Parts: sequence; structure tokens; C-alpha cells
Amino acid sequence: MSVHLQIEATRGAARAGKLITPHGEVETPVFMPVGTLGSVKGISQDLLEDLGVEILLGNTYHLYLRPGVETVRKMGGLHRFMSWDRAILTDSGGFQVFSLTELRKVTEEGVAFRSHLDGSSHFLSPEKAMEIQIALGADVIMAFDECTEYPADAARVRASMEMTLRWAARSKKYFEEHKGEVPWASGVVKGREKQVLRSAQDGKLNKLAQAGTASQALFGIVQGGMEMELRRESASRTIDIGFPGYAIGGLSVGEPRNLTRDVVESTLEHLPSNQPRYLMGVGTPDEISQYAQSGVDMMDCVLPTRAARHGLLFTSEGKLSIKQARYAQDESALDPACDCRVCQRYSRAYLRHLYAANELLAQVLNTVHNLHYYLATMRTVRAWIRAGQTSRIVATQM
RNA sequence: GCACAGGUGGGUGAGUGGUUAAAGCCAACAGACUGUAAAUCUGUCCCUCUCAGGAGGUACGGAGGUUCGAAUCCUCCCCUGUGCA
Repeated sequence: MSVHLQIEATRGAARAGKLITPHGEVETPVFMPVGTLGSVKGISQDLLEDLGVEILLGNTYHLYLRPGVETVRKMGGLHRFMSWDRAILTDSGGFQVFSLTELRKVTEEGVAFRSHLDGSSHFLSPEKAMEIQIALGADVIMAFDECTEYPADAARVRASMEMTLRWAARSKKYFEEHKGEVPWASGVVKGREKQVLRSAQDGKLNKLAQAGTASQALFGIVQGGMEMELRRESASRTIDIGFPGYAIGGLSVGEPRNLTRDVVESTLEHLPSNQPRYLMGVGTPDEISQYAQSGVDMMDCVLPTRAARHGLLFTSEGKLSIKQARYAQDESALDPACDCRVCQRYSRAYLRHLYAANELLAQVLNTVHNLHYYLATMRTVRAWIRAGQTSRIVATQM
């Protein structure tokens, strides 16, 4: 049995349920913190567990460069390496195709990268991205795609989308031929971890398929830029290739927010209603709430963690920049309406001081709060869906 | 007391006759951040006006002086550091 979505309640287009993975069940709609390098920046795994994080992201390109696949493989896979027993989703490196413009060259075969760390040359293709992600052993892995830049003319968007479709087929083919070659990509490992690990190190890799438990799944990615018709076509042809879940990619690349919304809404219509839908790289608390209400099941975004490190905090009253002088002697909690550990314990004045003084604790506390806020936002939406009333939630405008 | 070295904008510290309201860094203040090359980046940072392009004023320890022109050269004074008495 592969990763799948168990829908337990619906409300309009929205659905609430559980994403079943080899590393536990994930309440959906879910926000997934981004842990690019095997770490959600600024916060430890046990704090993430306390916050109730059930799934987080890792990144193929970054982990491949450092520490390298072999290291992760020898350490027993990404879960074990980073001591995280809950679910993980790895991004394929497709976004780096978009963001590292000056360091890469895209061809039909794949993408030639220059490492941003030491300038060394590397090549990522659908096959290579699958090989790496299988080795990392995340519960959900992503097809290797090209995240189309914005703005781009219709011809360019189509060409990019077509290539992503060909890459999707290649990703799936490689995945089908090689999945299960790594024992830790399955929940079955837990009981006899050492034994399996030993055999893995001996090069005797167990085929997971025969274990009969949940195993790693590959999701497809819909592209098509801001062209609604291409989005429809991309969705339909990606579905034809066939995946257990579908992502909406190519958004949050600099386009106006209302356009993001239009593209999401129109793409969602074309995705299977009984499979997970993952909107990549989005958004503010308000946005993730809206998208979840529109029928998105999974979202990830660096915003809460990055903003936290930059002193920008999300609260029930909107954005708050803790750097501002006005908070220097403010005794009140960051967000009086928030029940996170940070808001329970520390004042704005103290948080501002930590930030101003460049104390590492500022990053930790700010990250704890922002992630808590995001997770609470999703909990609210889930409750709203399960409550099945008729009106929409109006989230704080950000 | 003598001998060196030195006093620059909130701090540090460049600058040794004009292109200098005076580099850079720090601090301060504001803004940005959306599948993480991000504890990052951008802007402001002497005062007063402004039709926002500029205009005027004041400024490199103090006071004089040389010069068309001085933070930069000269004289005296004040202060700081180091060394010797």
C-alpha cells in the first residue's frame, strides 16, 4: 500500500482527513515546515514534535551537495540521520532549477549545476533526482520538474510544461524500476532496523514491495505558468502518467498574489478529488487558510521560518516586526491570543532585545512562534471543515 | 617637566591642499522576505527648506594665520596615550 489520502470530511471544495505514510498519519490539510538541509532552520526536532509537526520537507539538491547521498545512505536514510520518525517529503530540486538561474543550464536530458558551495559541476536529471530521493528515503518524493519562471510568454510556458511532462514520465519510470531498493523508505524498518541496516550496508537491499506495508510514494507536479488552459492540460496529462498525489508547482515565483490564487483555483478543478493535492511554496497564514478551504491538502513554505529569523512574526492581529523600537519596553505577549510556549512565557520587550542583540535564542523563539501560528491556522481550518458549517473562515488579513 | 605619537560625524576608522557633507564597518531607524545560495537583502542615518531634481546652513579638539580654495600647510593653546625624568 502506498501513500494515500483518507478523506474523512468535506465542506465545499475543502477536505479534511489523513495522509497515510510509512512514518505515520498526517492530519490534513497540513502545513509542512521546510527543512531543506535536514533541519528546519532555528528549531530542533523535539520542539517540532512538541509543536505537533507531522511532516516536514527536505531538499534533494541541497542534501545531495551536502552531506552527500552516500553519507545519508550510510547513516541509514534521512529519517534516521536527522532523528525524525515522522513523515518527510523531499523536493526534487526542481525549484533550484528556477532559483539558481546563474548556476545552471537546462537541457532535455536534465540540468547541469554549478555548486553554490564550491563551484563544482553536477548534473541532475529525472533519473538522478529519483535515485537520490529513493536513497534519502522520504515518505513522499517529488518528480523532477522545471519550475517555470515568471513572467514567461505562452510559448515558453508551453515548452517548459512539455519538458516537465517528459521529465515526469521519466521520473515515474525510474521510480517504478527502483523503488523499494532502500529499506528505510518503509515503516516496516522500524521493528528490525539494525538488522535491515546491516544488510543494506552489505549491499543486500531488500525489496520493499514484498513487505506489504506503506512505502515511499512519488508525486507528480503540474506546471503551466499562469496560463489557465496550459494548467488544465498539464494536470490532465500528468494524471495520465499516473501518480498517487499531485502537486501544483510553478507558483510563488514573483507573480501577483491574486494571480496565484486564480491559478490555484483553476488548477484544483482538474485534479482528482480522491488523491492528495499539494500546493508548493505557499504562503502567508491567510493564504494557506484560503487554499486549504479551496481543497488543497498539503502546503509548504519557507516564509514562517525565514520571516522568524528576520524578526517578522505572524500574529492574530497581523504581521509584527519585533525589531521595531516601539516594542522596546512592551511587556505584553507577542500575540496575546496565542497559546504557544513563547507567547505564554516571554514579553515583546524581551524578544526584541534578543533580536537586537543577535542572540540565537531570538531565532529559536521566533521560529517556534511562527510555526505554531501556521499549525494553529491549519488546525482551525481542519476543525472548520469537520464542523461542516456553511460560512468560510475569515482569517486575519496579512 | 622633556621626547615622541595622536585628537575626524552616535562609535570605530579612512582621508594629508580642490572631484569631501567627508570611504568602509558598527550602532540606530524603517522596509522587504512565499517548493531556503537568506541569522539575508534594501533604504535612511548633521540641521533647515524643497516644485524631491535639488537649495541653503553648519562641521573634522580651540583660536588665529597662509591660500583663489584647508579635515589636510603654519603658529599658539587645550586634551589623550606611550617613554624618560
